[in-house]
Amino acid sequence: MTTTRPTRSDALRNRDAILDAALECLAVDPNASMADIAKAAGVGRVTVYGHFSSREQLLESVLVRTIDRSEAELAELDLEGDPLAALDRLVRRSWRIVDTFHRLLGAAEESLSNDRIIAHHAEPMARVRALIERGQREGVMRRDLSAEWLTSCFTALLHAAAGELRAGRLAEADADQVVAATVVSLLTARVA
Amino acid sequence: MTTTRPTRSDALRNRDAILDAALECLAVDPNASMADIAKAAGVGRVTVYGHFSSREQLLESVLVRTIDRSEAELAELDLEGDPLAALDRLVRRSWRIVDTFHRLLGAAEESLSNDRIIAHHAEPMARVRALIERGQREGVMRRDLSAEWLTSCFTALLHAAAGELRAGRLAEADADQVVAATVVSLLTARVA
DNA sequence: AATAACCCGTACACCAGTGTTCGAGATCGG
DNA sequence: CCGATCTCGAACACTGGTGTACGGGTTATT
Repeated sequence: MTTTRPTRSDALRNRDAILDAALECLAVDPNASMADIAKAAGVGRVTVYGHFSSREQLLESVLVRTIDRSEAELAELDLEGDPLAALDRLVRRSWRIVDTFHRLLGAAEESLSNDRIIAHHAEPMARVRALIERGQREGVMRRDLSAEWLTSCFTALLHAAAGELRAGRLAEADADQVVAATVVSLLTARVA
Repeated sequence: MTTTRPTRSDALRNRDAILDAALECLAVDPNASMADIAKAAGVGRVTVYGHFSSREQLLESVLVRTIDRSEAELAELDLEGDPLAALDRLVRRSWRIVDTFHRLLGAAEESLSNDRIIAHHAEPMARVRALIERGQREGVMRRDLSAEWLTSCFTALLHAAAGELRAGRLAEADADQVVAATVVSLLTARVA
């Protein structure tokens, strides 16, 4: 009884399938039920509760996994050097994941006690804002609007792009280029 | 029995109070319950059902009233002449109401059978898009991005402004100026 | 002042989602 | 192949929201 068997492989596979399904379902409909998620994962509803004790904990697990992935994705990103080039890299690399994370957060909204999640929501935004402030100081980004507001515009445009992509009004191939061009041009615009 | 009394005045007042409360509640929380709305209106829950046979119909009534108000607000607006000046006028006049309407729509989402609502959702967007296309033709607005995408950016920025205002990160006094400047500069930006 | 219209609270039936329990059966791992 | 682990469906209690019914009390209108 001192030694315990390792978790069975099919259980691990199911756990992953549930997380995948949850991510997909919640991105479409923030109120997707446990039954919906279970069905999408090809698993019985009870099995879901076998892996996650509650809806809230499932949400949290999905969020944590998404955070981990996004950190891995962004870790290697270099934000030094020319602020505009850095912004371009940042946008292209992060706009999709930022949007899915945002949608997940919207789904969680009324629960959310995990500090790590809250922290890792604010942190990337702070990074963007710092980059914008640097761009302003170095004179390559506009100063007539506050860095705070410009940061908000930044995210708004990312989400708009993701929405247009989902709606099929923006072609997959163009998306990166379009969103980057839009954001950069907004931040460098000179008032007439 | 042929002549019927006119609706009592207090009933009309209550009906209005309910619509006001619904608008306010749903703007904050799209899932606000009938009980929440009734309480906010200072009225019993049953009274609400006396005026609106179902939640869905209440939603619809709120939407219709909002549409009427926004039409009245925008009717006198002149979109002719210099496209940039017209855009500036349009933004300043409409961004608040566009946002509340959008939030109401989000609350309704799963119901919505009324054609008039759907129509009056698409129509203002079409007007914006037409204005942008004219601006592009006349050479005062950028052509490197599609009018469709720029329209989407337009709305995204309006909603961002409304959100920042709600969050207290944007001062009431600055808001009009900021959102107009942002939108206009994005649409007139020249690619480097 | 009379009366119809309205408000209110309580109570109820109903539905959908959550989370739990149970036992039978499938499946992985040693 | 044996056993522990996992899955599954059905059933259940519980919660919160919706919509309805009723009866006593209030208020506007005539």
